[in-house]
Amino acid sequence: MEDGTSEEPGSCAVTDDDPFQWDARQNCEVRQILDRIADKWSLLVIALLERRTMRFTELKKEIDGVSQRMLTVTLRQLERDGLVHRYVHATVPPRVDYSLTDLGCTLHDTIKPLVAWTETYQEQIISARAAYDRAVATG
Amino acid sequence: MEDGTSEEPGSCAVTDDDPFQWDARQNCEVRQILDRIADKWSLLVIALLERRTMRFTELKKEIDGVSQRMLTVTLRQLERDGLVHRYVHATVPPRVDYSLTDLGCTLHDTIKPLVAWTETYQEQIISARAAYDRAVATG
DNA sequence: CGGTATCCTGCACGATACTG
DNA sequence: CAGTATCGTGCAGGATACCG
Repeated sequence: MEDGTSEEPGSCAVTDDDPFQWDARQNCEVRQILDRIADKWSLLVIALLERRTMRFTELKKEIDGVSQRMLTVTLRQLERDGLVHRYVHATVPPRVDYSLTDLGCTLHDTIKPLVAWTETYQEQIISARAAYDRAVATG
Repeated sequence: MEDGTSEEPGSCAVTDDDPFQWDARQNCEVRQILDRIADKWSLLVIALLERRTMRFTELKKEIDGVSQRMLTVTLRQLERDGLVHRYVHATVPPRVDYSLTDLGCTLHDTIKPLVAWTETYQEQIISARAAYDRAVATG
């Protein structure tokens, strides 16, 4: 496995007088977890699994563009973090079902507003970009 | 500038009968925006600027670990997306102030619960990882 | 079917040097 | 001070091949 799994026990004690002290530290647990959430595929997997249990191949087909390798890696990370449950049926050919854990569900609920925000303001962002690009082009 | 600025007008029309149709598409605006949010430094910059206007050097000092280049790139992206405002004082030596736009503020408000979630469940995630690693080691 | 193991490549990013 | 421009490189991640 290539994944360095760099862990360094949380060097982030968070002096709690400031709720955003987290931002300045590296190897902060919060940052590690946000990185997972930030991951290109994780969100998609979580969103899909929130609806129903899915098999590996179903996920792969649904998340068009993901390589088999990256889907595997993503699912392993999510499983390791306790966000996704993996059930291997003892059949042949093998069948593996993935589903969200309770923790994964709470995360999904937390993410929903973020997706909603994005949908609400995407037009605004697009026009902001256009305006910026125009300004730059003009000089 | 190295940044490809790959734009492709939103090939994501989002058939709205399914709020999570967004997940399957690439070059979806939602995904592009999430990628920005997901960015390693963007969140930190937004969190810092939500508190007060800051100068370039202040940000650089505060976000320990960021290179000058990456801070510049990050700020430019955020400015282009209309999340951050950049004000250049006509003085010498130059002085540049960064602050959140209204849009940036709404984004920060939306992100807060996510950070809170992370802080709430980080212990649970850490122990989930430990359990997973133990299981793997055991075989 | 649901993975691993291996190789290879692009580009994200750091380091460094220069500038208005 | 607040950037740009240029070069070098590590590693994330795709492509491919093989396996229980």
